[in-house]
Amino acid sequence: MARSTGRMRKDSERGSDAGAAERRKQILTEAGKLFAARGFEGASMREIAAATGLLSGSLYYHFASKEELFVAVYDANIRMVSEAVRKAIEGVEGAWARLEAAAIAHCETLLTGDRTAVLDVKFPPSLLGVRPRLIQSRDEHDRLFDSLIEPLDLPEDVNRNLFRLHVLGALNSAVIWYRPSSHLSPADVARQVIGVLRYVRKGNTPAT
Amino acid sequence: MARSTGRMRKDSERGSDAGAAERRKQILTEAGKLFAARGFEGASMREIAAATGLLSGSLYYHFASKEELFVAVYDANIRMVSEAVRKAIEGVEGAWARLEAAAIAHCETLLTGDRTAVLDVKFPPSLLGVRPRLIQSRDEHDRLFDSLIEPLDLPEDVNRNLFRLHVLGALNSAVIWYRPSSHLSPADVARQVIGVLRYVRKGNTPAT
DNA sequence: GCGCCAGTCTAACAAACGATAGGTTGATGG
DNA sequence: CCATCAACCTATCGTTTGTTAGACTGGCGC
Repeated sequence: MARSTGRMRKDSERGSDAGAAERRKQILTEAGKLFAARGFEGASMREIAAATGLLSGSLYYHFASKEELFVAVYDANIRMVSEAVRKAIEGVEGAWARLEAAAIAHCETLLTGDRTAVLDVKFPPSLLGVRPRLIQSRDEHDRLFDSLIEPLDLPEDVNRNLFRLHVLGALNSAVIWYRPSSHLSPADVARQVIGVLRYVRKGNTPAT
Repeated sequence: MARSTGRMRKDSERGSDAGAAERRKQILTEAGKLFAARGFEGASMREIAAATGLLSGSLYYHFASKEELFVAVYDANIRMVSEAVRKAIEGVEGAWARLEAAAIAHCETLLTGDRTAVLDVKFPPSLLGVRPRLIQSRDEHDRLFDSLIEPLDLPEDVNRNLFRLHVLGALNSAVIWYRPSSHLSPADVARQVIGVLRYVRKGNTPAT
């Protein structure tokens, strides 16, 4: 009744109405926030719709189901982080410098704005049907980090696979405790994590 | 009708019936599994009750609400990990050896059995009322690790607070990807994480 | 053997959930 | 000016949610 209806194309993008793909992005953004804050089961379609300025039923015009919406959110978020990382390492020389640049981009994309990403989700059984697709998305990003870790001059006894999990685990854990109010920037967090790991090289010896 | 009713005290602890505090522990165990697998909102009281061999209403004899049950689970889990860590470092000499022993105990308690703990939870707003109590539980365990990190001979530019978050972040992230089927033991994971960080000492210099 | 009480079940409540079917709107292309 | 169609709303379905009130059961003290 008081809400806006129909659509509006060429001009006047202001206001609560938007184009077709525009709305999709809005929904993805708002759903991303809510999924990150409350988890898959915790966030309701009604909440997501309300956050976008819609009613619950209207979501099903853009996404077939809640599962499908989650997959789209997850995929978009991973793609966003991956792209930021790729851009950040462009032209950077030196294996450690490249890993640090990647970590900074990774952290910044995860922690800035209100688009807190959903990377570290332990997928609930309700998402079992789409689990393979979610894991595939994450895998692509993992392979990107693998390619950055491979050229490091790590000691022989260091398992590079576990090393990647170590790095990403430490970085991703920041989404739990990080508050923008702190005097720390997301880049600071990433720099400390990588800065500490820089000590792990062939020339050095571990403490006993 | 076919179910067991009433109680049973002194003898014959076998079967599905149990004493007062016994039941409480059963509920905590099963609820712990389900909360860990599905999150706070994802696990229903009926599921938890069924897993314990009860009906949903009966849970409210032992716990006042779902929130209260979660607090009890979370608290019990943290206390369990903390106690395991305290026992593991008993009599161990050397700052790094103590931290490694702690990390192993931490990982083993988190990853073994079916009692996957709920440590890295980003608390949903539904738990806002009890959030302070949850954070306090976690803080106690954090202080324990602080006391282990303090005596390390870390370089001056290493922030010990971020270092603790780094260590626990890397260790806790294992609950996401770790599968017991792997040839890796929980202790292996902990050893690799600490083994890598052992390179961070005053004598060494970071890679450029 | 009788009453008590811990512990569990039964049955139901209102609220919220994901999802669907069909109506309504307004810009657009002819 | 009319037909079309994307985009949204309305209303509702059946299910599941957390929670409660009250009935029941069986062992224990007296």
